[in-house]
Amino acid sequence: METDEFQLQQFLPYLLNQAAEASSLEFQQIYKDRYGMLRTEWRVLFHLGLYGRLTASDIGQRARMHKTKISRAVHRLTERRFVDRTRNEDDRRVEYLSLTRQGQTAYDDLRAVARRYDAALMDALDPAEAEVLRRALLKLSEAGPGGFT
Amino acid sequence: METDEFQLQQFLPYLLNQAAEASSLEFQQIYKDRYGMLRTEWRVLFHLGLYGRLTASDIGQRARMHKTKISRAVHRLTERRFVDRTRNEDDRRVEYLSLTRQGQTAYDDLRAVARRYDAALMDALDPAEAEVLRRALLKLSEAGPGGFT
DNA sequence: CTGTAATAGTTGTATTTGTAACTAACAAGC
DNA sequence: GCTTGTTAGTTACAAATACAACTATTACAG
Repeated sequence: METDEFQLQQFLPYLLNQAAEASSLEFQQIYKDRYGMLRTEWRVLFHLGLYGRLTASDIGQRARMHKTKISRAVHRLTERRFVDRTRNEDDRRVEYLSLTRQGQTAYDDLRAVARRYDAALMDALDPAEAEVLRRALLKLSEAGPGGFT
Repeated sequence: METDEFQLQQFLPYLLNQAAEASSLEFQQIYKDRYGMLRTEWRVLFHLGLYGRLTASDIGQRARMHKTKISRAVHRLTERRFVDRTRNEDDRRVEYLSLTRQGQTAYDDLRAVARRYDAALMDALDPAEAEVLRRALLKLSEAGPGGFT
């Protein structure tokens, strides 16, 4: 039997995108409804919640997010008083970002939702499977296939 | 030891998005460079290549893509002579879509690239891991966690 | 038939994103 | 000091996306 046929459902980039989209949908709805946040803003919020004070570049590196995306996300988050910016007086190019009390509250709330959400997603998988999945996804996140472009 | 701390790299929607983005990047570059296609257009092309003649709605269902996205993708693909449209005379609302010779050639080329690309991605994983990964991703693609929103 | 609802697909407009160019501040060589 | 280069972050403009409203056609109830 020939398994030569190409299958879209077997093509990893496609599969990953489908799974990512499906699994993000309802969570996205929650942070949008509760706090009017976009995906980029949610990410910035979580990075600050998890790691404390960071600069925009720090977040860019950790989240692999372009600096313009971050700039705009931070702009909206400060506008809505979720984030504070303080300039570093030793190097006036950089700004430290941190959560306001309101930002912290939103983060605490959403982190709790995220935990439950993640658990619910994992329910579809058995534990061993889930473990392998995470490891594989981490590997794939690191870099592309190499040898391409 | 407490494992209560929330980890962004453990949160499935985040992880999936990171992996999806990283693993799509170079492939995206290829269909963009060679054929000037966007992601939506690539998807339509592949659906027609794989399943033959389909309507826009068919593609929408299979790819879980909104009809406006498809409408615009098809528009651009017909403009560039990758796709032909023929109206169904029995129900003049529907249009059948199929690949032109040029579309078929592009599909053949990109399918071959996709095979190699997928293989290269899989090289980062061992075979058992890869198998579990695909199964898990298929499950996750089906639906969200349920019980949310 | 005729009026109402449903379906296929398109178009308009507001948001969001990507890319490149920009400003401001620091660094380093001379 | 003064040029040249680099880094942090912002802004401008073009491209892409989402969402709602739209046209055209068919279905179906009475």
